[in-house]
Amino acid sequence: MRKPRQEMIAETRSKLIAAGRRAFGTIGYAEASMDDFTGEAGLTRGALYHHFGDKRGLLQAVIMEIDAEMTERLNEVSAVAPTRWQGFVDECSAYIEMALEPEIQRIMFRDGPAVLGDISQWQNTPGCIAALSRSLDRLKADGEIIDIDTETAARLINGASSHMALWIANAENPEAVSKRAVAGFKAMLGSLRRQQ
Amino acid sequence: MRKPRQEMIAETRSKLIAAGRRAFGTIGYAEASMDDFTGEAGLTRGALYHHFGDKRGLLQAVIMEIDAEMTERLNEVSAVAPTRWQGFVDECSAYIEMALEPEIQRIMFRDGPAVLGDISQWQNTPGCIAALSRSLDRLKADGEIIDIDTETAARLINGASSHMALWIANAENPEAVSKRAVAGFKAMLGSLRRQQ
DNA sequence: GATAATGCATACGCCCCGTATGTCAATGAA
DNA sequence: TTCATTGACATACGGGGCGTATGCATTATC
Repeated sequence: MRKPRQEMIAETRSKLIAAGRRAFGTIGYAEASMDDFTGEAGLTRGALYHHFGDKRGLLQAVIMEIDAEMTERLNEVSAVAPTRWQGFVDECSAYIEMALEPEIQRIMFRDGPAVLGDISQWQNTPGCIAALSRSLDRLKADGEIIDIDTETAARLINGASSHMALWIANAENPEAVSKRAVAGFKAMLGSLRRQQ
Repeated sequence: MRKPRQEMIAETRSKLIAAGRRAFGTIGYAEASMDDFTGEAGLTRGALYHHFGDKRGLLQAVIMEIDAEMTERLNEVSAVAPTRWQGFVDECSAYIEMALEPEIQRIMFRDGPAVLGDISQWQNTPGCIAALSRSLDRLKADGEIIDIDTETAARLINGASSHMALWIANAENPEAVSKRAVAGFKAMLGSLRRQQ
């Protein structure tokens, strides 16, 4: 036991985040009992209150973790695209696909905003919106898209994507709806492109 | 006292809906104690459970009431517009403005979806989306907009609008953000119009 | 090595919810 | 009219989750 303490503390924090994330992502924030999921992590509510203040504080930490992962994924997608425009479209598609994942949908698009208010303007705009914004900035500098405020456009796309994802995920036949949704979404994206 | 009973019952129902609506719209669904707001209406939780099954049932009733009001308002807006395109743009603007009202924002865009899941595909799509959809159908028939699935477009606009509203409402300086948001939103709408 | 401080668990009380039960008025049939 | 039944609503009870206060052990500080 050479380097405990700091390490043990970090471990406790990450255990709590992982346990909360699993509970929030499956049964949802409101149904998740702090006693239950801290117990599953081998801890108690005492540790949670100590590290995160309350249940909302833990949700915030969970969201920041997921947001970082989403940002990373978006950056990877745009990095491998042959053109910037293609990279942007790929990014948007990836965003919708992520929004279809139950954990992300539940935490980032349902419970998160409901419990914490508008997540998207915490710090200095979270990563995944900033990523879209940056892509739009580059496209605008290249003269590839119409004249539009890029942060606004990023938020429009963000809002549209998440609603598309909700629509698809809750549809009776998700595949059919997905086709319609993605086609319509790409049509909207295409209309942002400068006709050339 | 000639026609009580049915009338008293309806009155109880509407009292509960009004009380719940006020509580949900101000302090929010999760914070609203059923004992409190039924008490303010001169009733008890017994009446609520009898009429609506549970707290979620009441929320559902509240949402249906608000949705009907929103639909009515959208129809009025588009009815008085000089052209169909203008009517559509006005409808979208009205939609954003409604989404800025605290009660609507809280109940329809925050707590509603979080508690009940995707509201927009309950029955046969609620009124306010159907209203947008109808406007788009007419525009498409007139050849005024690009070829796009109208329900998808309505949902895209719906999602974009509500996120714009959230962005504005939670911004540090709502007026400035509102200008950017509305300008960007109209640019997006304009890009849906067939260039003529 | 004594003391302070930190990480975390335990203990307590409150409030809120769901259900089971009770009550009373209105209705309908004899 | 009377009486039984149903429905509208209140009351009563129990459980569970949350927040806070408190306790305890281990580590940092001197």
